[in-house]
Amino acid sequence: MNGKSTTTRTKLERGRSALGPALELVHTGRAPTRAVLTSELGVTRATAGAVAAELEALGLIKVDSSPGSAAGSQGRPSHRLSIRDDGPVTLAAQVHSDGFRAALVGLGGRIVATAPGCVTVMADPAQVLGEVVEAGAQLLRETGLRCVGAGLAVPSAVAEPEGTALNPMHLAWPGGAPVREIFTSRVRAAGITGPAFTGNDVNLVALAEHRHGAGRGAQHLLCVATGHRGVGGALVLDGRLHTGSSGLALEVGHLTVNPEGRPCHCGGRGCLDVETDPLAFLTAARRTPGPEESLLKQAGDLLRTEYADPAVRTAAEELIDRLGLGLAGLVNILNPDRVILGGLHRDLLEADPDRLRAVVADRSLWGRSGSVPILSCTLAHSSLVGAAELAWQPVLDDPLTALV
Amino acid sequence: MNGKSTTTRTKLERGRSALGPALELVHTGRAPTRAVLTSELGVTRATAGAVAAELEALGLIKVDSSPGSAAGSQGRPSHRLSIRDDGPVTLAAQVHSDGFRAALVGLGGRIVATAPGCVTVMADPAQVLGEVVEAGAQLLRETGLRCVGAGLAVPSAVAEPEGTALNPMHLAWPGGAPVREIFTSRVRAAGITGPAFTGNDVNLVALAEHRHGAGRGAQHLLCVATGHRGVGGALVLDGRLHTGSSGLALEVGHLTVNPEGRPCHCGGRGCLDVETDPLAFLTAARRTPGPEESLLKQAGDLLRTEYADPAVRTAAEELIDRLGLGLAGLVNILNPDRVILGGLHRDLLEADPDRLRAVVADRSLWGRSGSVPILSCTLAHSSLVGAAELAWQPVLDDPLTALV
DNA sequence: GCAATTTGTTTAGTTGCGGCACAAAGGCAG
DNA sequence: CTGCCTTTGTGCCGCAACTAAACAAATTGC
Repeated sequence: MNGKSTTTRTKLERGRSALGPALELVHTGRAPTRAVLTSELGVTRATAGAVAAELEALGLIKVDSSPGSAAGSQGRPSHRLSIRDDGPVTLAAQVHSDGFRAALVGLGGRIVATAPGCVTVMADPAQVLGEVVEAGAQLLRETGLRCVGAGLAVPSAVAEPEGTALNPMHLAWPGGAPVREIFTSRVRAAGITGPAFTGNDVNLVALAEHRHGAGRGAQHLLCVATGHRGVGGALVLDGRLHTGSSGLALEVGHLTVNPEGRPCHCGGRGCLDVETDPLAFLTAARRTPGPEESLLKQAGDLLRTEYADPAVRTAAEELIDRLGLGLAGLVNILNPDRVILGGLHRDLLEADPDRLRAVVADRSLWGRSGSVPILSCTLAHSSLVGAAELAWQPVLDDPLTALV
Repeated sequence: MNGKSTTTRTKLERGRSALGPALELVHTGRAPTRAVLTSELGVTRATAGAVAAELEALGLIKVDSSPGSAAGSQGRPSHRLSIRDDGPVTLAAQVHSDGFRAALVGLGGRIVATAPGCVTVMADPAQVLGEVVEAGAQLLRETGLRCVGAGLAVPSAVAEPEGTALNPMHLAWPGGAPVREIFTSRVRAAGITGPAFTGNDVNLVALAEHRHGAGRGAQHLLCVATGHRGVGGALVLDGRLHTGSSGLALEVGHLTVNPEGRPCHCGGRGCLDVETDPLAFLTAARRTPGPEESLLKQAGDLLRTEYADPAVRTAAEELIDRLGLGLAGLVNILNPDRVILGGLHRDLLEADPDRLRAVVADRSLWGRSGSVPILSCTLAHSSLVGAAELAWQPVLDDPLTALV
């Protein structure tokens, strides 16, 4: 401690306090014009103008005066706000059992560039993460864009604050692997600037859908999704991921949804995990499951193309009923104002939306909470976009500090 | 709209922005001195001094300079901060199946005066609330204290934003009774100033315990408690009650904890509600249940005095195992950093804490979340204190506005 | 009694933002 | 085309809440 510059600058570093909220409004598409920004922020036009000018000076947004055709209202047309195409990006990475992938993602959730990635995942997390980061670094070199951070989505619960992957069983990775530490060191080694983050994939899907997809505007968003095996959940509260006190919240796979069901490795019977995932569906429909990394596709294709087959239909209805029971339990506990489904659960919803909604309404305690909207996830690469959101968060919280 | 005074005063009305946080720190006992207040608020000594002086000028706190014996540290002793004994109070009211009660509660959760209340609850909510408010108004007349608001705890889920009691079945009240509206109008009719609030009793227990009891300092506090019948839950996140999007969160009574258990009115079997409440305990211990309004006391007494009886012990262990299963499910979903138990669950915890903790650790997914501390509720009249917290909240958020 | 330490107080300066007045840019009616 | 109305953007003033820095006060330890 030199005793001089430690306590100084607290206010200077904070910068204009409305800057972060303003950027978030543009980022999520809720502030198309400066006039809307003014009312959404609850500040005067003068302040909103200054904030927009500052975000423009930072190279994050564009302020287009007189874009020609405005809305039909009278009065002076408002300046339009939009994310700059050539602004900074974040590096987003994703690891699943069917491969890994890297992309550059700009503000607004726009995927600027994607690397082809790999379809096999090695057993050594350091090697996998090294390759995926290198793919992202290559994209950065090709595009010459500025990178302000990196985010990684993994199909495992991530314990906080350590950043270890607790159950990456579908990756053949060792349990408890320090994925955040590995990812961070690989990002540093690749010469990429900015902080690095790691999160559970379903959490990041929920975050992405909340900001840019089917979850926009929800205050209490519950997301439930399958991968190839197992079920994950996530909750976004007031725009922030709720990960619990140690990152393990919304581990919903072991809710009991079938008292007479098959045993689960958790010690119980009939858990959501083993009753509503793609393997459960294929088994119930009496099909031969293919390799693990294609279970989701196999189950989804079966559901979409052979729903007329009685065995398929019966299996689907069975899973829908079980899923509905699980969702009803979660609705009773969390009381969300919107539920979105991904993976096979999304396909089940679309196969028979009325049945699923009826089960949830019937088994959640009161009609009011039973009438919670249940929707499909809509984004194409939501876990990549969600990983990018992690990296964008410091910028959204305080653009001045995050961008130096 | 007169077009003149609508948008003005937004900043003036806000007042000194650190005032609310400072009062909350004193209120919850986390700022015993001005020096601590300075560091907790993260402001300069000058600001903390001004804030403390302003709270003193508002008549809320005392600033005692030189209280004689300070702590052993060297340097100039810091001024002590404390809640004023003769400061304003809130009116707290509570309705349970075994009676209702009114009290005056000061800052810091101190119960200033209590009205004896009544042990029978009539079927007409308007009449009950009228009587309990009148009892509180009488206390106010006797003490001459200033009242800044009123809060009511009811043993029912309270739907938001309507403020209706959805399932006050143990009160013989009609479902959907507009309790907030009735309570507010009775408070107004009694000439009591300030806003009126209504909440679920377990929620308010959790809030009170978080601020003044066993939940202090927890960031993610889960509270589970029984009354005479049924089980309720509550979650306090970052100091605020999580009531979900429509007030119905943490309706935990219908988690499945015994697949072969008795049928529940919800349509399932073996729900937490019917497997771990006082009636379930008395039945399992082969005792004759007394009248509904004494079930909790009967079960608690039995558990504490006759634990040596094999039937009692077996019943207790059965309930502990079921409760542990339910808690494990909640821990998996919510990942709290502390769990507190009330009602019979508290007694069960104290009868065999190791057994309960072992079940939760065993059935929650990872050791880390399994090691969540499970504690007993400690406050004497926590639902009254919690109801008072509701009424204090506007003052804690912005003392200047709330106190005019 | 004197230094060291910690806390309280005063003063000056910075700053984010509201309030206000005015300018700008469109629609609408004649 | 020309006013008039409506809505939005901008410059200027001032306030209020804070920080920073210097000084004063109260205690411990030597």
